[in-house]
Amino acid sequence: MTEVKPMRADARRNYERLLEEAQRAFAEHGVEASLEDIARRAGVGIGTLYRHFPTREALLETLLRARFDAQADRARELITDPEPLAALQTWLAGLGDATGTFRGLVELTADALNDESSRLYASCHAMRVAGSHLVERAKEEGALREDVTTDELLLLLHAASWAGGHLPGPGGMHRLLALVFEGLRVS
Amino acid sequence: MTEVKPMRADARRNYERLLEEAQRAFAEHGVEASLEDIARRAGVGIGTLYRHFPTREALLETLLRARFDAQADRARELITDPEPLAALQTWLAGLGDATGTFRGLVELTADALNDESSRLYASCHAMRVAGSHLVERAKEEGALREDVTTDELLLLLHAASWAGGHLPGPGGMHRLLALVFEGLRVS
DNA sequence: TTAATATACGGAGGTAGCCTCCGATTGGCT
DNA sequence: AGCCAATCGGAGGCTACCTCCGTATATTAA
Repeated sequence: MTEVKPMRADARRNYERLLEEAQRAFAEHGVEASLEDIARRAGVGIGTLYRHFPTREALLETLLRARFDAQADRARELITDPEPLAALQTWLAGLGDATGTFRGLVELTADALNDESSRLYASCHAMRVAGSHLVERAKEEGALREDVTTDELLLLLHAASWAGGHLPGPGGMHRLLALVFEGLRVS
Repeated sequence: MTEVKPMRADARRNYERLLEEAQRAFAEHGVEASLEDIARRAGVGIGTLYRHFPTREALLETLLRARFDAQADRARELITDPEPLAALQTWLAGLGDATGTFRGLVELTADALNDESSRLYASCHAMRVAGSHLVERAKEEGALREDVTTDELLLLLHAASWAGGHLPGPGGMHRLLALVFEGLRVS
């Protein structure tokens, strides 16, 4: 079924060099980093880059999949936390940190969450499911409004992360996320 | 002091044609719309566009200034509203609707709010001040947390607007803004 | 009306990035 | 060693950005 021919040695070498340089470039210039530049630095022709990664999204998805899986694991750990609402907040904060690593990443993932045809959508599906269990538990414990959905919370998190990226100092996302969880009103 | 020589007739004509087409193009393609396309549709050379508006931001700023002023007026009206917190929320919602008119606009204005050297920063300063009076009043009435700043609220609003733009249907921004104001917890 | 001149126009041209296509190259197998 | 499928590389066509400067024209003065 899942027959995967091993890559030719030169192909595998180039594939890995490309991923290394892509990581560097995205971290430095954001998700809009020049693909030609990545190929150049990897010592590879632009055609080779496009053969391995037909789209920019494909390249990003390869870099990000491991992180999504890690977030899914994290959610599974937190499901036993004694404080369901705090656990949810902690998990969202971790996710927010992850989406803040490349400039522009948060836009990309927010879109991916609503586009089933996206490669990223599939690749973060497990994480989503694990997260929704955290949400359900918080509701069952009566700690979270019943009418809020997992998708809304994920989007709120993305919004906080986005906003944090448009604030001068660091920690903006955490502050905003806390505000949303604590509420704006005087209690 | 403020001597402004009247524009030559052809210059004024082109200036106005450019603004019309820019409005069309930004509404249709978002703030990244092609400037060459705008010039083409205005029946004007690209050099003419750049002479009147040295940067994309200058063009946008000219289109947006009137809106900022309108939002400032709106804030001054709402300052007498009997419900200070609701008035604040209403005002923010109106602002959110305005930033949703062009794709990409919300990123631009959010950045402008933190960059004093930006033309947009200056052009929305009056609006900002008027808004901060709404915030102060809500705090004085004991309806809003003391430790939230106007800038944070503006950023939260921008975040809600941003997120609304990444949701399939309409009305996303209002729903998210309401969530933030009502709080996530069960009360 | 015409001439003079400041003002404004237009688009060629250099840069850069996207993506495709196909002739040249090379790894791996016999 | 020799073959061939797998892989490579980059030229080339496209679009967009922005600058520069020779050309055209609105305005003013004679």
